[in-house]
Amino acid sequence: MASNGSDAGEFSYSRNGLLKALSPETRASVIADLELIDVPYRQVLYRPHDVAQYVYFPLSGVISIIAVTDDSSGVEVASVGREGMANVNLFLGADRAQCEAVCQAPAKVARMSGALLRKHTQNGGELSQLLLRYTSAYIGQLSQSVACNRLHSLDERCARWMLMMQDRAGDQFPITHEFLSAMLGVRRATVTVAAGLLQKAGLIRYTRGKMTVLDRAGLEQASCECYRTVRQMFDRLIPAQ
Amino acid sequence: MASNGSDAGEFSYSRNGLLKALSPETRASVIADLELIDVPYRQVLYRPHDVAQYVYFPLSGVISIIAVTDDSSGVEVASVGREGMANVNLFLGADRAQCEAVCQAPAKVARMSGALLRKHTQNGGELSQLLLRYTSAYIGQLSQSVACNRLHSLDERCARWMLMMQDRAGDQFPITHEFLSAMLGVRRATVTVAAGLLQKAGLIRYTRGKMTVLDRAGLEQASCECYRTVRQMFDRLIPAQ
DNA sequence: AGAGTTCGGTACGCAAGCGTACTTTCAAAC
DNA sequence: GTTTGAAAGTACGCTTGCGTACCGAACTCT
Repeated sequence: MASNGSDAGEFSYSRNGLLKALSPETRASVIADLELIDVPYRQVLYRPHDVAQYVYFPLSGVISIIAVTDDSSGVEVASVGREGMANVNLFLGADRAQCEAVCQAPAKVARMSGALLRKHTQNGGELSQLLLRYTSAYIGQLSQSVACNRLHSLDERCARWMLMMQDRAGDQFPITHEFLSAMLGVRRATVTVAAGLLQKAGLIRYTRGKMTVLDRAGLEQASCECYRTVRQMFDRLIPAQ
Repeated sequence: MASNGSDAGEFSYSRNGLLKALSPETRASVIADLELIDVPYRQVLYRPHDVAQYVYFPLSGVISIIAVTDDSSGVEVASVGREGMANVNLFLGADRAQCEAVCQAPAKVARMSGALLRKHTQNGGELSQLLLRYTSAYIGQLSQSVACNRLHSLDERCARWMLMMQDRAGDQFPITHEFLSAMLGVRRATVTVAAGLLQKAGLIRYTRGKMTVLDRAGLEQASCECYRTVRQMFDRLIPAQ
């Protein structure tokens, strides 16, 4: 609706849904302590057991949060885009990262150190309230993923993944079958079959790591309920952007 | 180690790890606003979309947190015992429950209403810090479960489940194959096979809904890494009880 | 004591996805 | 222009778990 050309000068931190939801005063104070960085495709922001240093507010692009198991396979447990923040655990007072965070689509990200974040959130306050609510939504996303990974077919989960990426990265984004298989926790060859079906159905198109979403409505049909469920929960908890 | 006979008079709220971790002053103030209830096996504390009313600190017993899908099947996403608190989302400011909470082993539970909880946690403070750290551990548990449900065999997950129950409910607890299958997100008949193997191996014994753990070390062998991983994370985040 | 219900064991054909491996196709590097 | 490597397609036998179904044993209620 309304254009936000007005804040183009200060680099539009408000493209991040959380920063946007703040009152102008709080936002200004928070923005003053943010640092803007470019994160290229596949860059790792942090790994399990790393000392937690920053929280990350994406202005564009996508960060995947991945649980890594002993045998070094892993599964995406959540993804974070403009709507959210990565490294929730730092906000919650943990000193170490539990998961791995990887850039899934080239991103502009505003980051804040733990020390500065504490300055803004100790004694409660607006930012604190907001991040607590985001944490609640993040927990919802995780809970849904537990059920999804157990109950839903790869075809459905694959469609869901495409929708989540499209929401955050647009109609086109980089992803190879190999990488996607690591996100979904299945073999590369299994992804090839599932993605092949979606392509045959005309819902997506891909070549050599370039994915294009063609038919969003079709994907929503093909996806499990989890996409809608999580989406609605976010819309309720982090209101109107 | 130390007996806590000293507070037997006030009903030993300190059996809950979170309450115990508080300073004596804060604890006294918190306890004053707690209400003690008995929760029988299989009682539902709350369902998805219910208005969130209470947080629950178990003094004994186990509460299972279950994600329910549209087709009304569900999967346990986490469990809460003496070490924790159920309904984290209320603390985080959400007004509705996302998951279902069911009593898995008869429990004594101290509950606190959302309004009173806010009184104790607004403007930060000791309880707030502690619950934030617990939230972090809870998120770790969820993340691990996402990976576990995707990557590990039923046999491993079944052993893990027994260990988690034993930690919280002791060597003996009620559980039918039917109910267990709902927790693990598989068929009842599949559970019968997996549990049968564990019994044949002498690790557990069961009849008609009464489960007994016989060989803890053996179960740890049979379980996936997830048990140990989650356990260690809790011990680090909610220190020494 | 008898009837009904719950719990657990078992079976059989089927589908999804795994492990492994071979092949083709395309793009970038030299 | 050729070489090299990455991406994607395909195949085959195998394992896990599903859907459905039937059965006996044990407990409960009357």
